[in-house]
Amino acid sequence: MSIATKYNPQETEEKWYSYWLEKRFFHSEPDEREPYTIVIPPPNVTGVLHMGHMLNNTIQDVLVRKARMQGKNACWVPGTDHASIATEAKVVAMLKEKGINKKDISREEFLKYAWEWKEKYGGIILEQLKKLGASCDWDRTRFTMEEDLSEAVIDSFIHLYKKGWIYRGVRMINWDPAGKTAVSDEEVIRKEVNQKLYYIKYLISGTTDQFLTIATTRPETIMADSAICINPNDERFAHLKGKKVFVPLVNHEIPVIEDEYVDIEFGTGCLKVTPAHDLNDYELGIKHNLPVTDILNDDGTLNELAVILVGEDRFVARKKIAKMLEEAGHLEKVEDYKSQVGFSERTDAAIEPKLSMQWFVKMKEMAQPALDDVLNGEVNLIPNKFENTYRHWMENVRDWNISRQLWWGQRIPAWYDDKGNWVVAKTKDEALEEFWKKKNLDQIGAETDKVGFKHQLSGFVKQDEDVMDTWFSSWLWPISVFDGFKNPENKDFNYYYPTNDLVTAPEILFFWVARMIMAGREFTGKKPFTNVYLTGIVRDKLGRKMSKSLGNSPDPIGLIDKYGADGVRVGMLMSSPAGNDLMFDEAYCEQGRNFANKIWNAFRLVKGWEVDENLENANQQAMVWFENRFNEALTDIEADFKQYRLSEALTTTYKLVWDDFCAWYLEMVKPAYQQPIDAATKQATIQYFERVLRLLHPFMPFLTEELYHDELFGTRSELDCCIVAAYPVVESVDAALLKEAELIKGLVSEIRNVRNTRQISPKEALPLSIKVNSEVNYKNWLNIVYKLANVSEAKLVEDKVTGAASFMVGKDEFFIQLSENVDLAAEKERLTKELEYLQGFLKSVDAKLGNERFVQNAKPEIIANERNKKADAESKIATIKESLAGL
RNA sequence: GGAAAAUUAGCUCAGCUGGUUCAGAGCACCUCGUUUACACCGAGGGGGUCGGGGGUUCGAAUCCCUCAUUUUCCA
Repeated sequence: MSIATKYNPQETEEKWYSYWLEKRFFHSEPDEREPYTIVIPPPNVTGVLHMGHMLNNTIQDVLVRKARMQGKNACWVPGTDHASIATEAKVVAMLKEKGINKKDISREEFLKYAWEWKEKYGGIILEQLKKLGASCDWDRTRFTMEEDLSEAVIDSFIHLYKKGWIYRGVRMINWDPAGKTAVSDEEVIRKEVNQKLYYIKYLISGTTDQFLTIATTRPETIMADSAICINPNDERFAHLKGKKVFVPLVNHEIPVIEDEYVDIEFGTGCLKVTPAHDLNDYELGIKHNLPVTDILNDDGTLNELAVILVGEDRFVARKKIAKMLEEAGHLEKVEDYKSQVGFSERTDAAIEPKLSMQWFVKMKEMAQPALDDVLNGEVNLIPNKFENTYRHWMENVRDWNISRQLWWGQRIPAWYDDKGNWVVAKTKDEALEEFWKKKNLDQIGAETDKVGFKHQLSGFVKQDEDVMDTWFSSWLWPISVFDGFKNPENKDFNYYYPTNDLVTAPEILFFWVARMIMAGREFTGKKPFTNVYLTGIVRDKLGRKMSKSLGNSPDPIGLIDKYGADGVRVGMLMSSPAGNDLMFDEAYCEQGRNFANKIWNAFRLVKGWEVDENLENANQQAMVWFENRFNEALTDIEADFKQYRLSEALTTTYKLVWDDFCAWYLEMVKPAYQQPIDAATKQATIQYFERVLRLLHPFMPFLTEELYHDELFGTRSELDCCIVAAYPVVESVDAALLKEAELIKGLVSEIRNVRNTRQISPKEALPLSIKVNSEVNYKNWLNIVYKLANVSEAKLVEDKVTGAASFMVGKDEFFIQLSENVDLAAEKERLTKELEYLQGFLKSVDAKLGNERFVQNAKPEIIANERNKKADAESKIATIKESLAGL
């Protein structure tokens, strides 16, 4: 045979992907068909493909391909997000290599470099997705920083501002001193850290030898202390009321204040209050009207206000000040202490609470409809266990800080004059107009005055330096990729939006999913999607999260090279039920590859069959059986898909193909070695094979497309491709026939077993006698039994055959006459064992039926079933007793 | 500290409305097999008192309580 015995994915993948692209199968335009839309969770433009993407995008591709084959107008929109912090960091690093410092160049120059970087290195990940077979509509590729999408971001800012849902305020924010930007609460990762608790003595004013002691983890911030706080109910410190104390080393005098906020039990019961560097202290400060001293620079070093250790990094300063305090006699003791510290998701720097003027989005109003959507089932979270977390977050949602102190991103459309007044406007010109309106609230100025005013002000007006959080772009993604912002009546938007399914990781349920629903409701009045499939996290087989630092993540492209894209896709889906983490093991990909090879070889078999037109169809029963079996499996597969149980759907498909089609059906019909086959059987088999290919295509697009085009299936027109072939549709299922087939399979297994336990060669044909006690029509199946179990003859008998190996399948008895004598003792033992088991079984059934309460309470069909069990067991017991007597 | 989820074979997981589709699948393991599509294969097999303990029920892997362990989210 000319075809290789092993499937070689490399040879087909590139070829078919190009062909699909060339014939524009991925491209979608609105038409009269039902749309099926997915927008990709836009990967970070700096990103490279990792295992999480592989899983996520395999799932999306399976859904899209299936929808496409089912006649829907499938549209999968790809793209990337601009990833402010990550990209800016990359660009800064690149500039540094060139010897350029960001500080030394203008915003415009920097952005020019950033775009260059993006064009050159950005979006590698999209190319990698092609290797996986992702059938995205690449013509629709979007990027969150492109003009239209940026405009949507600006417009939505202005919209919300006008509504009063965006405001500017001084807040304690999460400051990332490495990225030199604020980050949102969701971008802070809390970790338990071993720290030290420093006990520091403050001299009480008016004394020379009386001290109070506070406990702090951050001694380097004492210079920013505004007060010491005690609990008014704490009798230990009654004498301190109204006193003042001196901050050690710098000798600032600060008051002792009282507030029940202080936990008497914790530390010493005295709390140092540092409003600029702690959120709770800040609130205390407001309540007690304390001054705010910020002693830290943006990069985490101490500034002049600290007086001492100016210019030192906060962590260096901590060590140094501890020493200084000790030398000065102000350090009472140091204890080990564990506490939670926040770290920046992007830079891993310890987050510094910092007071800052920032822009915020009010969340409460928008959260409500988005919460309702999920609670009343407008939007389904899959699996629905995430509804709880979603609700909890939405009910306790905090305002969203969207300012980022970066250049790469959409600049906040706020404008300031030289006196600190500000307006929100899309362009500078509009800003000047706003300033004019503001100035002339109660008097209508002359047009000439206005021109002069604007001209004069123009030189002073400056736009806000900050850009918006990248998520403030992403939350518009399902709307903006279809230009639903600028042009809400456009054809695409009306057709594709709301989208159908979103596939993403639970980690960004709040970052992104919740906010998309909010944006959908606020800006379009509609939900952005109906189903949210939340994938698990891909872990290594030890259960650890895959990470660069652990080096435990395989290279996805390497995996594809090794196992083929189809193999990897199957491997990824094999054990990843929705929402469950996936313990990844290359063995899964190996299994996927083996599966591809199995199909390949089944194909080789069928392809090699020579037809003899004179032969009669000897396989009618096998054909009928397989058709029913196929439809039965397809019913399950469709049910699994409906519930988004993709791994189950794949498993069912896998078993149908490997077990039922290859191991049973093909074995049933295949002719003896080098013998021809009849035309009807070959024709039917080809047809089944094609149906199997269609069924498999969403999971294994490359292999199925390759085989689909073989001449075995006839000539194909240019556009007759598996990718757009009709997905099989469920036809009728004859349950009785399938049940009979299961008995026949059982029979075959038993015969093989007789052979195996007695070490009889498979080559030796055995004579079979059947004593039928049931309704099964064995005549229909005998040909199959002959073939699969290598039976020389099969006859129906009225009486038990003595001296033969015997067994039961269902109610019927089978005997195999062996050349050697049967081991009577062994046979007796086997039968006795079975008898004991059946008697025990019967006893338990009798116990149930004898229980009045069971008979009263159980459903009638359950009782009927128990009676059947009883009758079956009784007849079997009788048969076995007879056999034993006959030995 | 608060909340949620999980715990079933050596591993990864199914098991829906409590009841013969109830203890199951795939890997792994053991035995046999090179025979003819495939050793990336075929035939057969062993292996679990369903985390522990209580309860509800005629009946519990399944429902409830409790404890233990693990994970995640929130502070």
